[in-house]
Amino acid sequence: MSKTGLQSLPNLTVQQLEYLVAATDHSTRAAAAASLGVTPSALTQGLAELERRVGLTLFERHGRHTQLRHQATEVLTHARRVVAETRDLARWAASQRSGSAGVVRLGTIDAVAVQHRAEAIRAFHANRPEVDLHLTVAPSGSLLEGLVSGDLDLIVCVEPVTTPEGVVFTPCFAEPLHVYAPEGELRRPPHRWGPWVTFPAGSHTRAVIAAGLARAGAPFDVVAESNQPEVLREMVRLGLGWTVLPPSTGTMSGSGMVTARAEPVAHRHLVVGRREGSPPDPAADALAAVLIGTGTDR
Amino acid sequence: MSKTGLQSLPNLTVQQLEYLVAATDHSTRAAAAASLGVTPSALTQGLAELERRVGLTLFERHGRHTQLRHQATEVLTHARRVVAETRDLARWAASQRSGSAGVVRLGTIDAVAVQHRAEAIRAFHANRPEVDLHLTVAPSGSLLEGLVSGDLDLIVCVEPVTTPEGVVFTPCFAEPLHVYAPEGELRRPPHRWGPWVTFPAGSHTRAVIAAGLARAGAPFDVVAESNQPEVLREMVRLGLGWTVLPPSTGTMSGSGMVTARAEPVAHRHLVVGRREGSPPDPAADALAAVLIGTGTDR
DNA sequence: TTGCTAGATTTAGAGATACTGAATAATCAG
DNA sequence: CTGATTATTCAGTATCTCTAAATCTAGCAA
Repeated sequence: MSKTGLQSLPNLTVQQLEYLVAATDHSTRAAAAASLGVTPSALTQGLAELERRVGLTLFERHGRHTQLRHQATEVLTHARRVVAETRDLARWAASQRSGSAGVVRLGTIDAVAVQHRAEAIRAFHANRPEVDLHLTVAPSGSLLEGLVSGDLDLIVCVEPVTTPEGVVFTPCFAEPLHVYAPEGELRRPPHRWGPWVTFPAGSHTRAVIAAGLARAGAPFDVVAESNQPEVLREMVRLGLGWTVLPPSTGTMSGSGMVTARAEPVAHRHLVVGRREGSPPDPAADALAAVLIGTGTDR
Repeated sequence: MSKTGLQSLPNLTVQQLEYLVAATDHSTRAAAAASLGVTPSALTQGLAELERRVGLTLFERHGRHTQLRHQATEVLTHARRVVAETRDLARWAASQRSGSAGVVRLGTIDAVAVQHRAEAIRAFHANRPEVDLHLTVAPSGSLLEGLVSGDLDLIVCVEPVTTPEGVVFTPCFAEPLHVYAPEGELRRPPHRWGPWVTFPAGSHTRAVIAAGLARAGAPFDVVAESNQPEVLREMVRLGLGWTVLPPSTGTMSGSGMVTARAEPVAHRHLVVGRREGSPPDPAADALAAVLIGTGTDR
């Protein structure tokens, strides 16, 4: 709730506190003013304003040189502390601005993190040790949710059929999807393909697959589901059904399944997603460039 | 004129940091603005100015309610710290202003601290535990030096013949000075008094004594000196010579010396001294009032 | 769709604030 | 006493920051 303003705080400025520190660190005010790049007049007026706001007389004039009042030491230590903290903050902000530091929360689907962009991510991590990189691997739908909710700054996912509000996508690359049948199954025309083991309902890749199979004239009856390509592959080997997968996921490494056709039945489009109108974030920008392939980091 | 800000600190104001804290502590900006007693417009503009000065975007607009960016937590903790420290400083300054706290460096001659104003000083110390009272006991000359040099805030000393520059005196009380002779010495007319043991050259009291003896027609040849009345008393008892002392310093307690005459030969005037044009210092003012006798502490 | 409401922002102008440069005052050395 | 150095005051301008009113936006209801 509201804290009843006893009396509002004095509106001290960092500059005034800097004046105080400089005035005590130099023997003359002219020197202090010069060190700050202002005229002695500005220093005098600024210190007078500081005294007015604190409500205490801080200086005592002994002839030509004014000296700190005994009371002022308390104010001085406050000033030194705030000035130092502000300097730290300014440095931190500068590093944030330049992208040499910061936090980037990246989300990708498994294939991107493990296969396609593993090297890019590793290189970014190595080249920018000051950037705190958080990586989340999840299905495209979860990534999108995380992006719009603010839990993620940057995602690489499968392009959905409808672009959700508040998100902008940049194309990254396209990945072919091939039809795989259990070993020993005969070549058949598409209308006799299946049944299928594939990604769960809601999966972006599954939507792409469904569209591709429909285009090819194949039915799409699903008998088993999993988000993990490895699990789907095993199911095919066990003869549970057919599947559609990108060739990258080690599908051809072992035996147990064969491609039903040489040409891919569809392509899934991998995209980099950002929040629309998100303020500039140099670290995230750099990572996005690397992921898209336009940026050579460092 | 370009605000070059080259390496110069961002001129953050306490008010802007307050805005940031209030904006994060309230769900809507309208509420935050109300809690600060300003219009929402002022809050918006102030926060925009803060972002500009820090050089980072701190807020992200999600529809109607803006929320803190992940990066802003660092700035927020800075803001909370500075606001809290400034609040502490303001409280401290208020107590300084009211005189309920502070440091007072008091200097007095021995008789004042031990005799005449011992109770007043003790009561002040007891009634104002928050006031840090430093007491220095020294001869009047040293006290004056300490006052003008700024080492002391307030002194009680013997009024000098010439008031030094930059000091203002307030009469406190007058103390009679009596002539004491070694026991057994016969009553004599003043022109045969002495020889004398008294305060060292430069002592204010000695100047008063010298003037008083001259007025009485007595010679003033000094054979021994000490700043300590007790030492002078002992010297008289040993028969080294005569002395002039206030009766307060226990002169009559033991035997060994007698008053040469009933009437005092002079009076020394005790005064309270302050630096001229010194800024208001409530704690010192209160102590001065107590010492003069016009102020009943509390 | 349309309009309505509440919150947030933008805009315009008044008042406060902070700076520069010139004039003034005060101090110290010779 | 004079001159040099330093600090302050003063006047004028530029900037900043506020209020009030207008505008914009999102959420909501008809």
